[in-house]
Amino acid sequence: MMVDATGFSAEEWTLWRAYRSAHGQLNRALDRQLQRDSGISQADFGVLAAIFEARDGHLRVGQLAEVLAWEKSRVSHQVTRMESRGLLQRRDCDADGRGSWIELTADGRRAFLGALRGHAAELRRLFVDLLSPAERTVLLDTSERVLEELNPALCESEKAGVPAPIDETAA
Amino acid sequence: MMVDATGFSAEEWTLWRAYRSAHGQLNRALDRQLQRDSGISQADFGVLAAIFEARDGHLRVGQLAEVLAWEKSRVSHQVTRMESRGLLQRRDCDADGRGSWIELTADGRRAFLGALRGHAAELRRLFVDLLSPAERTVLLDTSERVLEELNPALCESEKAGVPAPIDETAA
DNA sequence: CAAGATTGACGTGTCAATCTTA
DNA sequence: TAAGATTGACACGTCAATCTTG
Repeated sequence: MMVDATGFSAEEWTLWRAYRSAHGQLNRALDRQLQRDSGISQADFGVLAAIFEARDGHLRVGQLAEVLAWEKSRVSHQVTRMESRGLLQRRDCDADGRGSWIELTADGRRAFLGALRGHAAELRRLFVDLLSPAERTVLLDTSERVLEELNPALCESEKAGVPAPIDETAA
Repeated sequence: MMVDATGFSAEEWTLWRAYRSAHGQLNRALDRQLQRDSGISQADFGVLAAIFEARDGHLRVGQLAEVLAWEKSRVSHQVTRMESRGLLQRRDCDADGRGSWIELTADGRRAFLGALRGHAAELRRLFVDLLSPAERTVLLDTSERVLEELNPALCESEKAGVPAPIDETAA
């Protein structure tokens, strides 16, 4: 096996390039599908889904950041953009004067439900359906291992509650 | 197995979320390391590496786009930014008056070689070393399958030439 | 002061339109 | 007209600084 000055073999570089490229192109394809069919991005979809699934119909910025594994400032910018498009609205938080609740507007709920089927189908076509059960297990295991290495504390706490599947009838 | 209105099981959503999250956080960690230690981004690194490995020391915008699997306009913006920082320079292309060659400056070459070891080490620590040989095979296979599904034509042609490992002594 | 959240500046990525040369 | 490439507008994401309330 050839080894260069970095200690990486050709196979290892190839693996990294393929992994990166696949994820990048998959994301682009999914964004195009969502934008074309529903006028929203994957970022929008993730936020809409998180709030849709929230028990009380609203989330704090910090909660959203935790659920999505985003920085708070990223959430704030995203919410501002979505609010300006009428998908969300901020509302004063009763218990804590520092924060606000983010909740869906009627348009936001419609956008999410309208996008759900098409997005899931595309995700199936371009990713899930291409994997065998054994491969899915490997992808899940390795993903969790990477996350664990990046942030040990966070992953421990996540083991507790796995989010329930989306129930469209809850609309 | 529970199935919701999208036809996805909880396991499938979890897989997708973990896969996305792992890749996203891994990218952020690698960007932070590169920025901190060498003042460049992963995008910069990819461009520098591609030109460094080029046989004649320069590439056309279109070639760069093909190697990196980027859109041409993305390459153009990136090259403009890197040129303004003194890492690259555009030069008139002899054979074709429409295009230009992109080549490294001395600073660009230095930046690439200076970043190489640290970046590879971080990539090893956060990704490659976490995977068993069998898992690496699965990740490579599935990545290539996804790419194939997204763009059948492109992948056929890529089977021909796998890039050689980086030889630092070529500096 | 700590924590929740927002803001501004800047780098990044996409799309559509445009410019120039083959 | 096609192809190679650039540009401008805009969405996205990060970091550091800031504002407000606990």
